[in-house]
Amino acid sequence: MDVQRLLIFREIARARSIGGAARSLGWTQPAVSQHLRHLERQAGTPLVLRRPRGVQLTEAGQALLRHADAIAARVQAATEELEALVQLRAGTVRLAAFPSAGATVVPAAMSLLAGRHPHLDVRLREAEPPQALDLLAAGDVDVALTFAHAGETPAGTEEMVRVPIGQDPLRLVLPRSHPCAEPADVPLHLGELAQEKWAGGCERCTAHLRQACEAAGFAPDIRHGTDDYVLTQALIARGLAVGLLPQLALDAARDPGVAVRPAAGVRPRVLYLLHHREADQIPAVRGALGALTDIAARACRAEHAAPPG
Amino acid sequence: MDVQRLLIFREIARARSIGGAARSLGWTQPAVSQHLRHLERQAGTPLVLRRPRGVQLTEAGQALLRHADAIAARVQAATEELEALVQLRAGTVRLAAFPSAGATVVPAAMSLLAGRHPHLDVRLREAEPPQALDLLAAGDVDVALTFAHAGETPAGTEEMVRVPIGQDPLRLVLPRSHPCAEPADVPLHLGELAQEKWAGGCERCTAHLRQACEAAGFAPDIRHGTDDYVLTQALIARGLAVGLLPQLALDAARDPGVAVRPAAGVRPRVLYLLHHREADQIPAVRGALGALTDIAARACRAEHAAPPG
DNA sequence: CCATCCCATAAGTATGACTTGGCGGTCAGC
DNA sequence: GCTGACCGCCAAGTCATACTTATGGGATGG
Repeated sequence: MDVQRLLIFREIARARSIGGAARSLGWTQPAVSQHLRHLERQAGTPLVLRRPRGVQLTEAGQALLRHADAIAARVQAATEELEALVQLRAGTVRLAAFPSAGATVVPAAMSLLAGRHPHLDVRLREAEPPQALDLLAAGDVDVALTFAHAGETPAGTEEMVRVPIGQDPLRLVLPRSHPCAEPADVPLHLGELAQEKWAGGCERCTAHLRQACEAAGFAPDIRHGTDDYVLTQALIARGLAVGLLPQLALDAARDPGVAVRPAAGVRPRVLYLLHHREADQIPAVRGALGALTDIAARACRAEHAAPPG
Repeated sequence: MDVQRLLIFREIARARSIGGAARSLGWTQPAVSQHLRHLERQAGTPLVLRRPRGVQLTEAGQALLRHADAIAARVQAATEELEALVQLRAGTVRLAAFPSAGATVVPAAMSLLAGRHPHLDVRLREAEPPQALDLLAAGDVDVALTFAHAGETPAGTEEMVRVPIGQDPLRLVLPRSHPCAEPADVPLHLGELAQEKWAGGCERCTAHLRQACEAAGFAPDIRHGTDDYVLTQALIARGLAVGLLPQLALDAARDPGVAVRPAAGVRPRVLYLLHHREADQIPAVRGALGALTDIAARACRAEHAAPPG
């Protein structure tokens, strides 16, 4: 059964005449007449009686009209629902972010997004980059915020789009009482901490630390390993270690007992947004990507503005 | 929104791939691909993500699928309902019949029809031919069983089809004790009852009676007028009048106190089925017409068989 | 690394959808 | 009783569009 014709039939029933329906539809009378004929042939029974002043529905026509009305209502509902999704008056976007971003950039972006589109349902899931990638591949999230240390080949299949949105410099974190704790603005070479005990971060961060130290000519004595940046700072504050932490982790939570200095010669890690190649055409995803890049750009400007200020 | 494409999209969702949907539909892959493209363009958002192993529905796609499922269900229901109407497993047919037929031919036809199509809803409304015509014109009944006396121009607009289905001879009805009551099989001339008091039937029947008597050379003394053939016979049985009644009225109810003789020179009235020109294409109507003509034919055969028997 | 399985694109064809033009029938009003 | 208005059907022509064929690119898996 041709559903399009059903809606034409509905117009015939409304106008109570074939010519009237044609006028409503902006067609000529024979066009509508032919549609009706096809419909009746398929139905196997007349749907209307042709009478001098127009048409009158038969029992079958009345039955069909009820269904046509229901179908038209559904089509209308579908149109409205899609419209809402396109205009971001509805919809969901699911984000995955690594912990330190989840505590800083992402909430800011979500807040911005909520202001722009109050009815958008934004959901955050914390995940380290490898797991975030899995979530993305499985379709469990729409956008993943990940990072890659300098020198690492950024993960992600060819299926995905990788959008760099900013850099996150790494800082050397020491106990306040440490001889190298000052001056805070002057970069410190890793090598000066060659004899210290170290605290590493997540697996990839620890690997990166090892690699950076190697480049500086020593093998670090890594005693602790945790991706909890609060715990890491607590260890450092008590003089149990030193560490190399990303600025974002320090922004998220700063232990008053630690001192921070730029790490000379250590290139910042790069933040990436990952999504399916076509996903940025989805309104909700596009909105989320926009908010995230806006927040990242804002942070970037602040960073650039900071040194002069 | 093109509804047909919605059902194609439904197939894509079911197959979880465009090519798979194409195979299900017996088409080539680009055909389905193009439909999806059009649908997405109209929707203003991607409905699926193209992934290496097939496609994955976006939020908008999932929403649309729900509506598409509902629409498909409605289409299915409509198809089934029409099918039932065509096969006479459902449906209604509304009849109008004049009283004496309503008590004889029509019940027989309805019984026959009920045997053939037990689920058909047949409704009878009693109406004299003029009113039956109005009902038919107003669309309140589908078939009208009417009659025309010989010489009358059968009523009905050009819009209608008139199907003669049989004749109903008129009989002279007398009190049993009347000198002319015998012999029952021999036709009696109206003129022999010129001096009697008469009982007329309905308006048109009374007019016909007057006309028939005029043709026989006298003006009848019509004392009573009722379309109730039971009442008329009661009057006659008590010797209060004589009458000219159609055979059908006598078949419907025969007062034991009356005698009946063929009326010489009075041509029978003709029974007609009336319906809209296209109405006989409607299965329920076609069924009813069939049953009515079958019964009429059967009655006709019985009549022809009677004289020899 | 090649074979396979997805899908997209481009161009060609053919079905069928809508228009034009013409006709018959019914009804209302002069 | 005839004429004009309305409503519908039919036939033929044109054009849109819905498919096909052919081709190519990206991802996956032996």
